[in-house]
Amino acid sequence: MSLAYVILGLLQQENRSGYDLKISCFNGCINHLWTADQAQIYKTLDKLVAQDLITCTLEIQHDRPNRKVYSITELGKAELYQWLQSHQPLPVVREPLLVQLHFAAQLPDQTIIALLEQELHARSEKLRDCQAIALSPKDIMSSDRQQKMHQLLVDLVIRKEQTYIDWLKAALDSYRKN
Amino acid sequence: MSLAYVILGLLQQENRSGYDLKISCFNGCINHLWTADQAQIYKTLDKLVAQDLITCTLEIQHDRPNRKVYSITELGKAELYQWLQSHQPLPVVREPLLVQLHFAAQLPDQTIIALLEQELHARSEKLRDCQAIALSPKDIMSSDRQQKMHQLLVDLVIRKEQTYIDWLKAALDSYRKN
DNA sequence: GAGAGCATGTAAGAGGTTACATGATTCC
DNA sequence: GGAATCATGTAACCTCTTACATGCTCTC
Repeated sequence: MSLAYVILGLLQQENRSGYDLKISCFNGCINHLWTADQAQIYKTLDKLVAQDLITCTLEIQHDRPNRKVYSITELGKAELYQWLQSHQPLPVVREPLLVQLHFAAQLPDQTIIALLEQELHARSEKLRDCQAIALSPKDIMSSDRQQKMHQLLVDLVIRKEQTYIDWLKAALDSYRKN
Repeated sequence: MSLAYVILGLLQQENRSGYDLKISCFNGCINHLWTADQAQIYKTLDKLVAQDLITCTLEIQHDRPNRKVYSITELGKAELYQWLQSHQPLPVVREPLLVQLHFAAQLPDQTIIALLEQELHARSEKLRDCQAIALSPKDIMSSDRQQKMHQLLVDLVIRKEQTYIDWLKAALDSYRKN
């Protein structure tokens, strides 16, 4: 379960509450690497506490609801560093569009073209989002190494979208010629 | 749930049992589009019967276990064709490697290089598998349209792997230079 | 007064994986 | 005798999503 390691990684940077994780991490940059919703974050935090990988401190607040602030333990750090160096199996990718195209092969060209066009539109939007991230101002707090890695990761995501878009355009061309 | 539609698509080609689906479909070409294990196939078949999208006929065999052969209903076909034309949201991709790299940024170069090399190895193997499929003999039974689509889909998968590999090599270069 | 922000959580369900169970036949 | 093939299924579990519930404060 990689989400557990994402959370360990985030807590190793800084102590945080479940709410912090959701709002300041999983709504930001990390969300492009690993999406997680609130329900699952809270559940995973409980699990990590049970495994002694993190600890929880209740922070009493008077004008706001109390917070449960989590910090990583030595055991948690060891677990994290070990995972960071272990080779993970290639993720399984399931793309509804490819299934649709496979079975739509015998349907009229117009159907196939419509599917491809819709996908092209969605992917183009996503590419614009990624390019916006690439150009967004850099976090002054982060190290050179961190910034270099960030650039590298954004570059991959952009390359992937660009490849998909190129393919969609080529596919559209070949169906429009008929 | 796209698996239901994959099964509808396969049953629309030909009547099949759960076992047929697992062995002759989800171990073959379809597996590259949508993996599914046996337990889930049986569960989904039950669900589709309950929804009147497919029907089941028991085929008595004497030297072998009986088979439950499923066929698609008119309702099922209607449901399938509608789905085939509907735009599906972009799938969420979660890549452990990218999370690892993100948090490994402050670790020694050697760690990062090792991760990239392992991934490069795995991706290169996958690319070879895909290229083998592209070159494998064509199914004489399938139509020209079907073959064209097949080529297009294989082409996408190859392009995606190639993009990933190019990126891995560039990333490796930039870390090895230090 | 309405809505947004802060902060926690539960419940229910969809989708997917792993492992186990059964029992006949065929092949080495 | 042991393994593979045929053919069905169940049980337990993991991951993730959606929706709901609570209750206080601050701003418009």
